[in-house]
Amino acid sequence: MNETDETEEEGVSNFVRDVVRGDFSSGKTKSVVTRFPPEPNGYLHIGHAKSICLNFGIAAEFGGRCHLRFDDTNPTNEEIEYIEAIKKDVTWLGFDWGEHLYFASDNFDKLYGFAVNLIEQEKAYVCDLCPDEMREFRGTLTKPGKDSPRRNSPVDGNLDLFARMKAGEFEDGKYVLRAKIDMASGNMNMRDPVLYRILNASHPRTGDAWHIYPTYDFAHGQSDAIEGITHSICTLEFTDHRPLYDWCIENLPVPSEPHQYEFARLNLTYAVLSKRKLMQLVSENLVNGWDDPRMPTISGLRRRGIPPEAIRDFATRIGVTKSDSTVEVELLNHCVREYLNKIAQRRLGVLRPLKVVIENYPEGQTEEVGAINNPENEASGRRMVPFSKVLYIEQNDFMEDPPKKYYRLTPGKEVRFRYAYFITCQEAIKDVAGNVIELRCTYDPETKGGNSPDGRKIKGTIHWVSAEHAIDADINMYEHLFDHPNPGVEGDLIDDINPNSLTTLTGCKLEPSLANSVVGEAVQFERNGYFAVDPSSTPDHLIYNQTMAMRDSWAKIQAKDMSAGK
RNA sequence: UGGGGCGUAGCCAAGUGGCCUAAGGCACCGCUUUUUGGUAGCGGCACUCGGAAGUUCGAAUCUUCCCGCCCCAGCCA
Repeated sequence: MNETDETEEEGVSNFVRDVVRGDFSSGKTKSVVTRFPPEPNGYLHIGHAKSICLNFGIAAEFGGRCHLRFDDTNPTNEEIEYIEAIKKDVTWLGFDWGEHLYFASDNFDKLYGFAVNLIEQEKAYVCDLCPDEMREFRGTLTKPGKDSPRRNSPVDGNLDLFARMKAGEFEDGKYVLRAKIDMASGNMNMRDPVLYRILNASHPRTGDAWHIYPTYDFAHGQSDAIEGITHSICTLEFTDHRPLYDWCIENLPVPSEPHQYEFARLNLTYAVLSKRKLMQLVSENLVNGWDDPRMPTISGLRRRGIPPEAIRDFATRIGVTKSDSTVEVELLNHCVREYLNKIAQRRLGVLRPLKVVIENYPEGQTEEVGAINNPENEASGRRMVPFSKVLYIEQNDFMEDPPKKYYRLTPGKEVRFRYAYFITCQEAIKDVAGNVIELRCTYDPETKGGNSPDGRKIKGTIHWVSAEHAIDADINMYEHLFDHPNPGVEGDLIDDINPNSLTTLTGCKLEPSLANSVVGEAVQFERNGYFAVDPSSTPDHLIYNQTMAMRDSWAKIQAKDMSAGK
């Protein structure tokens, strides 16, 4: 990241930054330590990216550090596959946890000791209420709960039972360790929350060593304390857990005193950002895996060709507050286009080919025309592109009966073939069904390079590819996965899936220089958008994903004319 | 109806009693430049800060009441 970027980011204020700055100036903090704590039960999505950028960003800005900690306290839905995927995603986003990779499971012994300590203080007890009874005893939002019959059982018995829970003497759910706090609290989390439960399950990291596992509430704050986290930043739904977080820290001999701060999670229009729903899309094969380019997962965005720089920029632009918000995808799109415009190499590629024959161009002749690689960056230079008698242009760059203000190819009209010549359409050849299948055109040899010596102005410039030299590719074109801005609000999520979210174009024609493209590298097909080679692509069978279309004001004009009654 | 959080333009979001007759970005609408109908540039887009009272010389910022939205009754995180 360069200096400009840093200043820009520092210019964006947010309340978490203010808190940290305040803690520094008051002397409360000497150094800042944050952490990104995913549970390895799924893939990371752009909402996680917001948290990652915040946590690593705060640490970097104040000269501290940020840990990557896996919150692996529930072995029933956690897998090594997810751990590896998450590490890859965080790294790809551009962040480095250095030596500080941790797992809540690293602390299982200490956590067990803390639990014993709490029992000894008579602040925790083993409870034998079954889930249904527990729910009943907990009371409701408006009615206080009732004490568990075992709430005041003696320390020795609790110690013994807890040890036997650990030893694996009981089946799942038989007993539970609860904190003794306040069954009448208005905050449900304080009504003697469960600290440990019996789970005779194999853990991805600790195997069969444990039969009891700490809950999030018991593991998180203590893990923070053990790691020396100063600012434990989480999302709003944990606000109600903060009193419990603080209660644990106050009542346990922990090595440090972390504090929890909450911010609003990200919501995006036309997308779904919950692991449960993303999991559903994957398991019901509604998409092609977690890294489907239509997915808002980090891996999906990566496969789509969206660069980490754009995601980071997006994260800083949306800000960090406590108010629930839904960001329009257009902002993400803007960040992607803005970045890609600066760095993407320009190429000529025809998505839906229409054959063009230049009648007065010599048979068998090929010439090279010079093309600019990136007008935003002089240093990226030029390349040569072959031009010949038979070419392909975009089907929608020709209209036999054009509307007003259409300045592409049309019978008798002259347009510029980018970097090549002025071309005039003489005739459109149709098949029996009346579809235009070929254009017969002529060129003006005086206009090589795309300018005429007589200075006549040409409004339309279109792109093309030489048929003889073109390479073929399949291109995946994407639309929003959902056609409703808030998928699932009006019923079943599945009903809001956009049936046109993926269209695969085959037989696309690309300029030959694209033959040796690298997976993931962003390219702009002029006038069409940004594209990236899919990981499944091979030299014999090129496959591109459309990352993002260009902004298209012509499409807008047309749409407006349409709705205006034509 | 218990507890907690939040309400500044279509969407994010600055702002923490006077330099606010309210930043910035996205979106949108014009115009200019342009061998990408892209980019870039220029201009427009909240007399008003959920509402109402009040405090004050002065309020989006303080007080009170009201309204609305979100979260919590997993041995998930």
